[in-house]
Amino acid sequence: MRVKIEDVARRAGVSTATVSLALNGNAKINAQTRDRIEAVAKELGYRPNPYAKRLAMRKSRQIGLIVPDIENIYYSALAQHALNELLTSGYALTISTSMNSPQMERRIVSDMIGNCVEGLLIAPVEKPNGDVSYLDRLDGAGIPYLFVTSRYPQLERPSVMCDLYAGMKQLLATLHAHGYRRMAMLSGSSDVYCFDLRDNAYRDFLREQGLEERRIEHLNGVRYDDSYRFVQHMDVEGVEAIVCVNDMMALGAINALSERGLRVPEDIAVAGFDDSIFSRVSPVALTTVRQDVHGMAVRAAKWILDLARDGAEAEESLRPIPCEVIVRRSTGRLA
Amino acid sequence: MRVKIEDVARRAGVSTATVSLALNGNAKINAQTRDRIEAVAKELGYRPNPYAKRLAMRKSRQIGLIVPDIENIYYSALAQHALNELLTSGYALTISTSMNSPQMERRIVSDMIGNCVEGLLIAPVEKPNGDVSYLDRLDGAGIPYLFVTSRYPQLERPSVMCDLYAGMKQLLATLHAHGYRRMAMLSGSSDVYCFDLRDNAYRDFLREQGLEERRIEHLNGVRYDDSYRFVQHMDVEGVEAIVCVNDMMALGAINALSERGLRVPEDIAVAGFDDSIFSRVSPVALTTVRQDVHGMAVRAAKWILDLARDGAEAEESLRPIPCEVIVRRSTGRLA
DNA sequence: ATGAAAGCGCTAACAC
DNA sequence: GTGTTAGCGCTTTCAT
Repeated sequence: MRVKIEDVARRAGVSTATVSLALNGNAKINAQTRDRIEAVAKELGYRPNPYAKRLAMRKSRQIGLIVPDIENIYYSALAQHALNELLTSGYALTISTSMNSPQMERRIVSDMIGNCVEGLLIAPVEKPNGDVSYLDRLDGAGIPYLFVTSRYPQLERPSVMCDLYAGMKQLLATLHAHGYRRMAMLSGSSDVYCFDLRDNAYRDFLREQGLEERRIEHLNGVRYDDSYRFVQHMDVEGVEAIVCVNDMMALGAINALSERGLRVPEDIAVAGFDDSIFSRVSPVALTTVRQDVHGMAVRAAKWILDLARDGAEAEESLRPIPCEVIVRRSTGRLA
Repeated sequence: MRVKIEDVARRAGVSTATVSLALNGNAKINAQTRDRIEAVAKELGYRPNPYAKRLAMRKSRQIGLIVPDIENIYYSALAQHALNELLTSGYALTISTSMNSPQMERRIVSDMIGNCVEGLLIAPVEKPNGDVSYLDRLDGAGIPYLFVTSRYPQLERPSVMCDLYAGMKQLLATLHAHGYRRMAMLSGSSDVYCFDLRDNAYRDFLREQGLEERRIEHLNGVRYDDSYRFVQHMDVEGVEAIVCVNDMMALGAINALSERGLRVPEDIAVAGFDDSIFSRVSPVALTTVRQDVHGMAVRAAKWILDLARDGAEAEESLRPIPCEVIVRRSTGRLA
């Protein structure tokens, strides 16, 4: 059995209470006593048992993070940055993946409650999710939680996310300024907040500019293959630009187009979203909309920590983080 | 305070011991009693406090996983598959990232010990790591651990990994069979096991075939930019093929080459490694060596579970998982 | 400033 | 089969 507080106490000639106080930096312990205790603790290689500690303190010092897909660079970057942010906080991050399944998310939320996380960050699934009542149990358990990257619109809950609507509008405005008029849109399922925002931006922009109404293509998935396969047979007659909701899809579009003998951007322009590594890896550098993933992660982590610690109130409205349009060659025909 | 075992016991008219036994499926509890207890537990929404449980059982039901970089799809896929494998095991996975830093890995190992993980999976850093003595503390703490994807050669420890040496040799043989002779190699730091294996395969192959000896290019990093920048100024005079230790680097090479006006595979062939999404996303589909990431994850997870549970012995020698060469267009000049 | 002792919520002998 | 009870290792009043 590993060394416990009692061993340290005995060796230092004090009580366990004193050891506990000293090691936790309580001010009322004599400096010399503390030093001695610390020395003994180090000498013995004492490490408090975290489970005993959590039990006694009735705190878990644990923050949860749920992402739909850890293999998606967008979410893994989010996780990495959150991890970094919590590094010095005394809190640990428990990462789970919902695999884009509402049922899975539900199960994970339940596990998180079971594990007594003190706060939870949720990046919602990218599928329609009608019944999110399971999230109420977090409130029931007194566990603060926040959405990141998106949210469930049926819930009046704060979310740390980028301004997807404005970002998409800026992108379209930029393309418009470059002379593009007939722009097709490849999106994900409707009734998914983070896609809906961009869909709305698209519709609004077309209307505001008096441009021809075009059907938004709602693909079932938003991965490379989904867009690649779609664009293989897509009717691109008269289309000057294809706008996608992420960079992977844009890549899928580019590769499918070039296999059809269409060159990007000479014959048709393509734009992505996120400014992920894929936008740089692309055969023709991708015009895209930068999401500040790092900023989101830091902001969400700080906020959930505040909530966990001080029980500070969740300010209802947080201004979304601005996006930035990055123009590269894939929309350069007329630039 | 949330409902505890005592509440269930009182409500069901039994003792806490009975509740505990019943809920943990102990056979000696009367079926009816068990049913009643389970009903009460559900009704009250009872969830055992995991920390009290772990403290009492002196078990954490926690497995650790350390990866160098969670934003690397190779490792995030590993994590996802391990997560899946543990889903029904009663164990949870704690994921940490060493950010390719030995010091960080050391710190994480220390944390893992502190958290009493019952087993640890370590994907080593991709940098030379001379002093890995901190891993001895795992033995000291009686925590079984295994390497995944690579290993530290100075430690006689089992590792679940693919047969990188054979994989690279097969790849070279395939290229050779396609008529390629003058093949350059872009690798990572030397003194990193998973790179050394491939470097050795390269050297051995050249020697065995009596081919001209070529210097292996040891890049500092193995990411897209590292290879992209290198290939921008690389001397490719007479080089028929560039072989990289991962797909990202191959992409970097391809894009740098095409900016130099060299076409792949017509002017020069490029091969990657891993068969990640990048090999398919590539402008010209990448010839690569498939690593069975799923297989590694499953195998490692099962094994570490065995070690954690039964304390089964770690069989010293596990046969490495075979790789598979995937031939695509990027080496198709002579195909 | 320090110690004694009562929990924290659960498990596991051991007794019946 | 079920109950009693003594821990698991730590924190935290409350005395002193």
